[in-house]
Amino acid sequence: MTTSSMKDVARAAGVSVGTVSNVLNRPDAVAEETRRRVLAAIASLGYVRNDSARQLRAGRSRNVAIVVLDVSNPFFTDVVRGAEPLVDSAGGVVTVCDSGEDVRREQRHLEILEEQRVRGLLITPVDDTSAERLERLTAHDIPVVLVDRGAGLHPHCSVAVDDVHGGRLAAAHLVEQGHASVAFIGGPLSIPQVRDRLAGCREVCERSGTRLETFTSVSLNVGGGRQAVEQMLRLPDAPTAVFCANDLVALGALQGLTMHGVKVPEECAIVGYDDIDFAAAAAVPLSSVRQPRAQLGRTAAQLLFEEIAEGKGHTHRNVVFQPELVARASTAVDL
Amino acid sequence: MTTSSMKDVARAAGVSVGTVSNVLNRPDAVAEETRRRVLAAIASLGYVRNDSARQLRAGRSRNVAIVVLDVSNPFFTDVVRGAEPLVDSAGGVVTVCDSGEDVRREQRHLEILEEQRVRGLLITPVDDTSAERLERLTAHDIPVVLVDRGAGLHPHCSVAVDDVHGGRLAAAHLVEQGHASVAFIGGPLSIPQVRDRLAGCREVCERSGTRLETFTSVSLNVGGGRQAVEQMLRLPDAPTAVFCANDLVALGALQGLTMHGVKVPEECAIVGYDDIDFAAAAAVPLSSVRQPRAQLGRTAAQLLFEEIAEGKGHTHRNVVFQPELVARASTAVDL
DNA sequence: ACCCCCGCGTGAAACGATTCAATTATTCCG
DNA sequence: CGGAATAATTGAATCGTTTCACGCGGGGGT
Repeated sequence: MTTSSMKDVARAAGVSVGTVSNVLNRPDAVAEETRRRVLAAIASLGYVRNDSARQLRAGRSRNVAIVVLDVSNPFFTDVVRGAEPLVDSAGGVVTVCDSGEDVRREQRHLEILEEQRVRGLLITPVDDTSAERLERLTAHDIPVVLVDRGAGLHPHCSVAVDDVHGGRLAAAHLVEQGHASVAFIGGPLSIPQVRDRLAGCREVCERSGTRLETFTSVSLNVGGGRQAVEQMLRLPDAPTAVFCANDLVALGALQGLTMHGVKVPEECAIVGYDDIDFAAAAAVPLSSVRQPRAQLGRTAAQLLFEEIAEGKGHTHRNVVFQPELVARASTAVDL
Repeated sequence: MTTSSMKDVARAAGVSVGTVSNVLNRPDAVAEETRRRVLAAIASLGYVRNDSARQLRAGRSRNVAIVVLDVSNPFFTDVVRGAEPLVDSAGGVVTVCDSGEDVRREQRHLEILEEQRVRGLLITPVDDTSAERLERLTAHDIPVVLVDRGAGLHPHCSVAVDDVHGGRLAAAHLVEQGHASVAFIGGPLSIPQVRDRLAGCREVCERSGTRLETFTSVSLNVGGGRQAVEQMLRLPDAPTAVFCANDLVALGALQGLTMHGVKVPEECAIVGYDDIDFAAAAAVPLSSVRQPRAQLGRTAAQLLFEEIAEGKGHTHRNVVFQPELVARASTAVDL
């Protein structure tokens, strides 16, 4: 009634458990007639394999986890969707974990995932402090691939987009349109991506003698953007252009500006980052720095499986993609 | 080096495995000094509990799964975020699965989840045919709570929003604004929510003598909406208002109309469904039927834990929320 | 006739934690 | 000071698989 085990199946089919296991795992090692009987027993008992027992024996699970900064950010769901098919066809299952940009939550997830002996881990770390926690996994033979973050000195494969360059693209675009002062909105600065995008932006601003103000948002989402822009508007001479660390923040900034009657792009231009699908559909279609989202996920999964396959003799690879500026109405100087 | 087990810890600390287990699970049953020694051994060996073994013994895992139709739809991520804190504080972990509106993928997930002996399941079923597959889980003592779907005759708790009424609200709003013909865009019709929203819409249209055309989209996303609207525009006298089965479709419809130079709302009004955050931020802010997304998730998790706690003597509850129309520019007749 | 191999099956030993009855050491009380 | 209650620890059984060395009977080759 409740749950039946292999033993029950074996009894019902009049064979040993070893044979039942064989029916499930190497069907051709067992005679036609026997197999039939066993399968019938399985069906009639409603037997379902117990994965815990399997995993215990195997020493590891078939799950691959992906830890993202924010599941409700379409950027990350696109990355996940990029990775899924690969994991899937490798017979794995994807577990999505949301760290919510919070180191403690990230840490908790890592602990649980390690207890679960996941087969591998794709992660966008919250922080630079995540590194040592990740090495612990690596030391325990759980391959880790960094997503949207270069590996630097750390012993992992990684898939990243050149964020410094992305920052440059955004800033250059704004400077080119004649803006004499630019605001950067994003935060917290502990997030590496934010720092890099800012760095690229700063580089261009300094070189071109453009004033740069930075406004730190609490979080990389719509609320954060709205709030930071409020702060900006309190300034006597607010910048005429903002570069936001991601599209959610940009959308929030757009809302904030509109609420205060500031016209976009006429009185204030906006560039976002990620080019999520919603960016193009926004009230004022957003210019944005595009990242190959799905490909990021796909490649990450690929690197993970390579590492799994190659085992000990594996050398880490760090793949870097180049971002691309997509100009839309939110920075259109004419029309 | 690789992975150490309780036995290793026990040896290192000079105690039995039973004691190590006690240190982990009922610390006060073990003497101060011993505990210290064991903890030291754990730390120095880098010991990590093996969850498979735990689960095997316990007979079930501590994971709660949630199966959604589309992870990249913010509606669902909001539902997930609503459920997460509760599961979390109950010591569980959430596994998010994406069925992609596909029965076979859903089925695959269910099989895997059952093998994993998840503690419980929140699911938005793809289809009416999902029902019997779900009863299998219930029969195996895995509580199931239906999300965004009434339970009807099925032996589950459920959390739903009155979709028929939502359909009525949308249609009534459009009719009230004087539209003489309305298009419904959504699909596939095998998805119950789509059918219900259409039913409510149809009811109001018939009562008010409004012409109703329905356009079936392949999928409930932006692409589906864009495509369906193309089809609509080929009609000699296309409707002057569309009601979309969700906001993604509505956003797609908006894009499609704009691309064909149809002005929204002047030449064609749009009402969406879900009121995701992006709806308000769209090129033309979308009128939409709001659902209490986070609360849906929260309540679902609550029901699940009630069922787990009450065990055999549990009676199923079916909670229904009422949707609410949010009118924005996409249906604004004046201004 | 002998041996070996092959195809099918068997049974028991892992895997790593939890649990509980049994054991030993300690303290308390009359 | 004996005996009982209390505290701390042990060891073995158990969960459900997978795996592997081994048995057994029947051909085929020489």
